[in-house]
Amino acid sequence: MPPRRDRLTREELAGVSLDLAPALLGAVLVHDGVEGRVAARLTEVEAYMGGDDPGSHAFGGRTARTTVMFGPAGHLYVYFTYGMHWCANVVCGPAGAASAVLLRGGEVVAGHEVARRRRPTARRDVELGRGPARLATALGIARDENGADLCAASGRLWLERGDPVAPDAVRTGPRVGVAGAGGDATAFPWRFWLEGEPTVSTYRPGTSRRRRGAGGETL
DNA sequence: AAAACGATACACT
DNA sequence: GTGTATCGTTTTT
Repeated sequence: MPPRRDRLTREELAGVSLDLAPALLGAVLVHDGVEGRVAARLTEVEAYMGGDDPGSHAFGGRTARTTVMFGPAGHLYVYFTYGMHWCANVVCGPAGAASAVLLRGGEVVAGHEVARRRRPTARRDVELGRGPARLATALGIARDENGADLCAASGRLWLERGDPVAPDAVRTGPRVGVAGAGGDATAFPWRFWLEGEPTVSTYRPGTSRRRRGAGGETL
């Protein structure tokens, strides 16, 4: 019987800032759903540094959507994007800071069958949680989990301390897909991943989708 | 209109 | 096998 893993505490998460965002690497997010339990070891995360970060949803102040980000640490901020995907963040830092860490990739370490049912297009296990929306889907995270408290004594979502990661296995780079204001939102190396992990999403430069109807229109 | 993305189709190696 | 481009879909501002 493996030793019971303890959970990351709200105090710890409140202390997570830029320097400590990689502290979430190696941690294991667990979801107990009606379909069963799925657990994923985080291999890739990305920091969003509050209302002054032009790449953050919190930029420009609190809205209905970003209310959870402005609350205390240890809650899940779940957002919907591109008309079909849900992505999950862990709110970090002191209450009101509106900082959060986007969970971009993880290795499913328990509940493969359930995860595979939710992600039928995954051809191999590594595809179950490679990418933020894929990871959320594999874990059964969607609208209902927005605001979920990861540090509550009883809850169906929590964050377990993983095995320590070797410091020199942590890599950093620019954030993915963040257009930001003036493009400088990608200037900061606020993406963190574990070198050599196949569940780390492949880097894609920000929004290169061709603009439609920018100028003349029709045609 | 753009968006913190994923699936697919196609080209190429 | 890899890389690149296109499109789906709807919330949010």
